[in-house]
Amino acid sequence: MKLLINETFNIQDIMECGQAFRYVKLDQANYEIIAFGKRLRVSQDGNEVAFTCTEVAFENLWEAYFDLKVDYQKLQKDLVAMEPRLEKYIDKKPGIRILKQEPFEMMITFILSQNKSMPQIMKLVNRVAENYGTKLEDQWGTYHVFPRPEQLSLVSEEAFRALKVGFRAPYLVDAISKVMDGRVDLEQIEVLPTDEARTMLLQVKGIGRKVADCILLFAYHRMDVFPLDVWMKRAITSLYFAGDKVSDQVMLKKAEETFGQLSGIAQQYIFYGTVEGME
DNA sequence: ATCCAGGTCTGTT
DNA sequence: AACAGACATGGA
Repeated sequence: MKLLINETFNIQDIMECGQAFRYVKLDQANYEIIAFGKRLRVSQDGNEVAFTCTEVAFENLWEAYFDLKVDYQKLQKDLVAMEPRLEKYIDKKPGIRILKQEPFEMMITFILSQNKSMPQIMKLVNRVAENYGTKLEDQWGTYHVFPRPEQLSLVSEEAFRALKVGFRAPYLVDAISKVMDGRVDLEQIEVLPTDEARTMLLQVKGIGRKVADCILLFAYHRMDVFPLDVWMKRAITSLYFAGDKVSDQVMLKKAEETFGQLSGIAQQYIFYGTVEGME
């Protein structure tokens, strides 16, 4: 199906701004995405975006996945009012949207992300999916969906190490076990206040504040979180503390004061506009 | 070869 | 509460 949309949708920027890991770039305006057990192709020609799915599937799934109910023009305007210096980042990449991705996949993905570069994260995530995810077939051939918790619960720490996840192997095992027995309830997190949801995620060995906030932002669409990675630390200290070193707590407080309920998307505009090699 | 990567854990001060 | 190393692996 096709859709007409404004400049707040750019498929290249949406996919490549650092939130998605299971996609294939076919060309600059044509992406293949695996999510929610399906494979979708999206091609964009200016304001016209074509999705290889039915209207029903679009309304049931992809509309929410691409966050199309949210008015990003208003959101951008509100952000600039909060912090005028954000305008240059927004103008650079106005087509970013925060995807609503699967919680379990985001949890595993961001555990794997620590101390890895973007291309390496993608390799690890795809390796996990190709080894343990259900194999399906569609018009373009076979593909692997991201494995469910039950599927990964059968994987040993040694088997994860064989996939070259390194020291993250025991972290994965701990996370999967806690999801399986409900100590981390991914459905309940959906309805918990952000701080309680974060506390639940932090029970997992290998999930710290930054990874927890990435899960909350990219799976649960919690716009009030601000994943504080090395890039954000540089940006915040530069913008607000004249480059001086301050504690994480102080940086997070400043981000919260400045961006409030729009912290998550603010973070993403800054991230994509700041990270080297992400043009 | 050495350093670093969308961090976190485990000690020490 | 703040700081240092360790941690696996691969790419520059």
